[in-house]
Amino acid sequence: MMRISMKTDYGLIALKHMASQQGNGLVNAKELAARFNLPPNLLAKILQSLSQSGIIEAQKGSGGGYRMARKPDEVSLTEIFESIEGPIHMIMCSSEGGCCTVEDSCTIRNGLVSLERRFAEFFDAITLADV
Amino acid sequence: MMRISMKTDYGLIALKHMASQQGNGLVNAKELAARFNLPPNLLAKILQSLSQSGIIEAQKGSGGGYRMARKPDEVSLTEIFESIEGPIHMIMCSSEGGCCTVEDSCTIRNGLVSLERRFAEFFDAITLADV
DNA sequence: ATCAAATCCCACTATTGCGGTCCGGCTTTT
DNA sequence: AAAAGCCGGACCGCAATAGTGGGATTTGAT
Repeated sequence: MMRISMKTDYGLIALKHMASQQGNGLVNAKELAARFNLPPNLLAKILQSLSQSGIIEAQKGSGGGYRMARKPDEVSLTEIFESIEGPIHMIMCSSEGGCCTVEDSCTIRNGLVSLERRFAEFFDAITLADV
Repeated sequence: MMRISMKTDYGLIALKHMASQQGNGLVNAKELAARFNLPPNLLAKILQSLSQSGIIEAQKGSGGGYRMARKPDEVSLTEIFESIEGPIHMIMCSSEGGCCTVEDSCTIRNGLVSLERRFAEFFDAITLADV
């Protein structure tokens, strides 16, 4: 169905909130989950992913939390998606190896690969600030 | 992961083949499946979907098969996707009713709805002939 | 008229991915 | 030392997807 996953949805909500109180405010996961009524454990994992990607940064220990690592207009949707959902691939064939059963008789690969490129450019051009 | 499903993949392969021998050639499902090494029953179902949407037309009975109902440059990717995978919705909230648990506190809906519109325009602009 | 070929339609199974939870370990602050 | 928070993996249930099967119906050919 080609839709954004709920995890990404939650991630965007959290990111928007952090971006709004930009500057210095640390926000911890539990607080964030309570504020928007999101499943706490799940949100925690999402924030960890975003932290690993360098989109947000974590302050460990008591009194810690998360804050934006970059400005909202410096974070593309592609980065957010790939951070939470893994690499974006419209087609399974794009990664070599297994591919599909069609293999060499697959007549549409070339077309899809170029489509995927245009698709990636589409999301690269959109930043968090646009949402 | 935001990927095209295998069914859509198979559908595109079949469509491309039909478009290539455009004009009159009827192609039946079994033959097509054998040629590209696809699961026959599944491909049959996909072709049925495409037929119902008016993208291809079916000739029933002995010696029957499928052929393009329109020219390749008159079929958008959106049509093909929605025919095979159902309505495209990047976000679950877009359809009223259930929505998410966040509901009124959902701060990103507006941004996502407009994103979805741009997304739809992206696929509307691409036709089968482009692939 | 009858038979065979082929589409069509509905129901069924199985596997994968996703939403969500839980727990133990590590780090920092108080 | 203890509490608060992040980190990381293991785990489960449900829903969607991939794929199968059989029967009904339509059509063309003999």
